[in-house]
This record gives sequence, C-alpha cells and structure tokens, in this order.
Amino acid sequence: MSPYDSNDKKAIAVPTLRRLPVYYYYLKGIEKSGRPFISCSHIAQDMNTTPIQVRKDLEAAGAEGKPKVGYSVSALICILENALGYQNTHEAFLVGAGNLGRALLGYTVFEEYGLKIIAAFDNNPSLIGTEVGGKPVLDVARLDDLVRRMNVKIGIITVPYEHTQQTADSMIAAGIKAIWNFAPVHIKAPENIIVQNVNMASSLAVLSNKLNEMEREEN
Amino acid sequence: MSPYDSNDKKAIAVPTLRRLPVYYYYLKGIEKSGRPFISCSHIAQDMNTTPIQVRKDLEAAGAEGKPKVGYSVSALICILENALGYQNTHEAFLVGAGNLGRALLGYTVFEEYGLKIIAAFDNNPSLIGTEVGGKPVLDVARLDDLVRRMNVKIGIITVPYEHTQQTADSMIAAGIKAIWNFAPVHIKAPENIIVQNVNMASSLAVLSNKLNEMEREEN
DNA sequence: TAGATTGTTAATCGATTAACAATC
DNA sequence: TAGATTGTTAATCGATTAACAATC
Repeated sequence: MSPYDSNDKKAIAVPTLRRLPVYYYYLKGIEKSGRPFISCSHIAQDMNTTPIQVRKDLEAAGAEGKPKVGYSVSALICILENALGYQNTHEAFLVGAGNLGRALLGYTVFEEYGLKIIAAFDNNPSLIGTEVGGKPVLDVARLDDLVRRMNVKIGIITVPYEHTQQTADSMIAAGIKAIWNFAPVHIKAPENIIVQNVNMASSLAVLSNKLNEMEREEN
Repeated sequence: MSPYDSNDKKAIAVPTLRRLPVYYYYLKGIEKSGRPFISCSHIAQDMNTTPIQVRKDLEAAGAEGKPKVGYSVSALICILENALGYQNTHEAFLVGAGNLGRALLGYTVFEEYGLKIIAAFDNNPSLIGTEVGGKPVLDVARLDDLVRRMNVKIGIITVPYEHTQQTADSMIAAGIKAIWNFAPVHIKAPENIIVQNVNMASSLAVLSNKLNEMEREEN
C-alpha cells in the first residue's frame, strides 16, 4: 500500500460483497454454538465452496487469522459488520405499498443491516393513512417534500413495473442518491445515482434455464 | 459448430442470462410503440450499456439481425421467450406463507414467465386452510406426499432463515429438483440439486457499500 | 519440531471490450 | 455507392484458482 494513497481501504469487489452477508449469517450461527475459532476449510465445507475463495473474501473484508488456529469467530463477525456497514444506518422511503412493499415494510431485520425504512408512499387512497409494520403509508404526492425535508438518501421501488421509471425520476428529482429497485426493468438514471436491482425475473431466468438444461440432459 | 456436437445450443452465460429478462421487458415496451426494427446502439442507449454488450447478449440468445436495419423487435421477443423458457411452464410449491411468500403468491405474472405456483405450505394453524392469490395454504406436513404425487420439481423457500436448511432438506427428500431460495443463508444441497438464491441481504450490501463509499468521497 | 493453516504471489479462466470484416 | 449496422475474431481485464512461502 503506497503512502500516497490517502484512502487506504481498497474497494471490495461486488461478487465478494454479495457473499459477505452469507458468511455473516453463517458465522452468527457458529457463534451461537460457542466455537471460538474457525478455519477457511471448515467454512468452505459448510458452504459448498473452496477454502481459497473463503480466504480471499475474508481478506478483502479485512480479516486476519492465525496460522494453525484460524479466524476468531467474534472478530470475523465484527469485521463483516464493519465491511457491510451494518453499524451505519441509512433512512429510506419505500414507494409502492402493494404485496411486496408490505413484505419489505415488515422486515424489521433490515434495521440491523443498516437500512431503516421510515415511511411508505402509495397513490391508492384506500392505503394512504394506514400503517404497515408500524410505518405510515403516505400520499405519494408528498414524497418530494419529505425527501427534501428529511434528507433521505435511499429510495426503495416496489411499484408495478410500468411506473418504475417515473417513480425513480421523482425520487432523483427530490434528491434521493441510491435506489433499491425491485421491478424487473432497467432504470435510466444519471451516473451519480446508485441503482441496485433485486431482479426476481433475472433470478428465475437462471433457475428455469438450469432446470430446462437438466431435463434436456435426461433425454 | 462441429457436426459431432449433438447438442448444438451452447449454454448461455449466467451474467447474460440475468440481463435477458431486462431486454425482454424493454422490447415489450418498444413493441407497443409500434417500431418494427431496433439497433443495438438504440437499445444500449436506452439501457445505459454498450452496443457491444447488447449484440453479444442477443447473439447468445440466438438472435440474428440485418446490417443497416437492426433486429426485428417481434423476432427478438420471440427468441428471448424461447431462450428464457417462458413457453415451458413448471409447477412449483412455496413454503412459508408469511409476508414475502404472500407477495410471491400474488404475482400472477410469474405464470407468463414459466413458473406456476400451485400451492403454499406453512406450519401456522391460523394460515392453514386459507387461500392467498387463489392458491391454497396447506399444512407443511403434507409437502412430502404432494411433491411426490404431483411430481413437482420447483420449491420456493420463503420461511424465516432459521428454518431454511430444514425446509430445503424436506424438499430434496421429497424429490424437488430446483430450489428458489429467498432466505439470506446458504443451502447445503447435493450437486444435482439446483439452488438459485434471491438474496436481498447481498443486494443491500452492495447498495450500502456504494453509498458509504460515495459519502466518504464527499469529505 | 512438525504440521496445519494463513498470507502472498502467480496462473488461469471467462466475461467484457475492442477491432475489424462482412453485408444490406 | 456509401454508410450504418451486424457478425466475428482478437485483446483486455478482473475474478477465481492454484502454488508456494510464512508462521504459529
């Protein structure tokens, strides 16, 4: 690491980043079992992966182990919480209080993972004024004003896919910096806006493709 | 392509596969607008990507275009439906009729994408016997029998994460071939079982990390 | 000490990107 | 025809995997 590098934390690669929460959940289970240390090979075996990948991933997160002993489970958990920003909570607004939106509003665990949904928005009058998971459902017309006043940075989109782009546009106009998009469509946004998709259609495509391939092989 | 290749369709790479549904949704919109042909560059511009990637992805799906004209929108849609197996519907059981499970049960669009959820299972007596999205919620004790009798191949897991592995185990024991897992934990399964994860925690990790990085840069 | 395990450096592999040829 | 656009082959880049050194 060069002394000219003011920012000495290297960015963690996305594939690694996506695996870290899975290690985290796994290690929380190990911690409960009371085991104080664990080796890469042990983790790898439990998680159907290779010791090398585990070691690289943990290294990227900043973990340090001891030869012959392995990694301290509690230290690992702490390091992962840090790398994943679990201690650094952001507030979020959710737009679209349909089935999926309501499911997300009910996920109180998100608060442990750095995401606090503070309100939902919808355009359906029969939903406006209700509460889901203890969070108010407000008129989407108020979104702009509230994003500005409360300086909320994260917007969650769970509207029907035809309204995705327009919802994203209003979020961005109001000052939202990061969008968590659950619709299966691409969002057009300026480069400085973070767009992260949870795309069930993509995931289903991979599943179906593998299953169809498997069935083809059987013939 | 060698004449010795009995199976002349090359497997589509997973990153490409994940992008295909997004093209599909996009092209459905283009089709509605009435435009008959479209070029890679046009698609790329609308989707914040590069013409080269679009061309490669469409090529992998089996599309053919005409120089100077582009690709026929309707032909593309047809080819994507084929590559994604949308015409080849599989039946599925869902286990865990909580918030997220209920949201998925309500997604009738899945049926257009090759997935037909025919029943849900839960262990909560107050849910058993009810209906969600027109689908019955049954006692999870009946899962094994019904998977066998109805020869269902896909299992969807939307149970709390502590019960994920055990749910997967019963699915596999009953003969499920592919698991669509919405819990943030790794599932241990034999190699011949397909496991596809929709991991919100992974996605959130990427989002938070980028946002934290952005905020760090602002200082 | 010996051996297990981490740490580090190098090799491989595959996806992405680029360059250029073919063609309508 | 000329130029836009696809098709194809090569180069690059980054993640994964492997090899080996360091160390408790």
